[in-house]
Amino acid sequence: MEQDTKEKLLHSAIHLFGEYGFDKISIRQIAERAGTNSALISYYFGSKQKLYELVIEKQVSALEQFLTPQIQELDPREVLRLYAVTLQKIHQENPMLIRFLCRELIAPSNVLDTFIKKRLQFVFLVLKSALKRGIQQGIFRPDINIQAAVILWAGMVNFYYMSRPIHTRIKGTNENDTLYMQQAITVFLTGIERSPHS
Amino acid sequence: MEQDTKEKLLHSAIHLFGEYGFDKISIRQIAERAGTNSALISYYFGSKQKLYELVIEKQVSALEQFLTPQIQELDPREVLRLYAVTLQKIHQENPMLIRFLCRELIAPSNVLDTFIKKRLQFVFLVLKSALKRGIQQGIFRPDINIQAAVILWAGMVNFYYMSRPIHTRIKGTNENDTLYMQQAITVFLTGIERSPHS
DNA sequence: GTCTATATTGCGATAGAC
DNA sequence: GTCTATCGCAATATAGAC
Repeated sequence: MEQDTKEKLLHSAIHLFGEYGFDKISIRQIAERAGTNSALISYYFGSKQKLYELVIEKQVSALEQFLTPQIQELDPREVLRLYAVTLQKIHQENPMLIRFLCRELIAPSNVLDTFIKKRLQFVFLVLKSALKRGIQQGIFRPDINIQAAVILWAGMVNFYYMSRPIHTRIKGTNENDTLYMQQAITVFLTGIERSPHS
Repeated sequence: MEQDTKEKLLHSAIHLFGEYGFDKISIRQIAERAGTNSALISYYFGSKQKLYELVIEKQVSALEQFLTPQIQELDPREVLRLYAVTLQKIHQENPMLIRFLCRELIAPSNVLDTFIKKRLQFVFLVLKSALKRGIQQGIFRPDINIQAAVILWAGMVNFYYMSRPIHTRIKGTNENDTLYMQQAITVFLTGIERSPHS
């Protein structure tokens, strides 16, 4: 029951920071949920701020699952599909992640500038290069704007998870997620593919 | 210079709450930016919380521009197009709105439950009914899930504005916005339309 | 490693002068 | 209508006992 306390504090922080944000949560609340006291947050993590930065880092690093080694060589359609299904899996395993991402998106903190940006930018680049290849190979329409299309795709995939807290939180999860992601893939691919008759 | 002070406080609050959120901003900061002192916030608005609620109400009410009287009778494609171009105009006129919406989306406050939800729900319903009519009229593919398609469309349109703070804030505005919205309309409509060959 | 107690700071709200 | 001064509270961080 020694190192275990640190882990409990971390998980309590993920839950509470995720649900309510950094400012609404006190170190006492985090400690209470972890079944200990607030002094241990300074002891283990240095400060409330440092704990938050660690939480962000842990959460956002989950996004790297998408960046498999061979991703740059896959069929462009497969890259887009992979983005959707991987994010479905990531958000399922890390239900608080979308909230952290959303907060950092609208009010980038210093934490973001240091390392989140790099991670997001790389994901962004991989999607861009997939679209570029798709156009070159004649799979996608040549008149689409690549930059805009990437944001379009990211929006389709991520907005669903953003809007979930506003829906009833009781609703069953996986089936809806899968249906939504499948439809996103169908609609987006149909929308950007070079149509067979032209 | 009397009623003017109240207005200055309100605009200061919109800017600061929008940029940094409710908790990160003190009434002293709002007063300072308005060139007055914090006691006037209680005097004019009752409390910091009440001021925030007023700001939210003012900001979110801008969304009603979309709900023109004849919207339910327009061509379904036109309704979707109108949603995109109206939101472009709204976000241009209210650059902080997307931040308030985003925060309320991931952490719905009591303010939201009272009246935001109703407004958002109505917009949601209008889009749903447009898609339903589109399918009935044979314009859209019959196999799309309406609920999912609405979120898809809202995501495409709104995510762009959400991701703007992370891009350089210097970038020129209007041209990119228009290009993005046009492409969103093209891709989504192509994606959900019943293709001429089947 | 974990606790209690506390020093210190900054907040929102208000009383009261003008 | 606007200001200064201040009360009361809750927060983080830390000192020190065990």
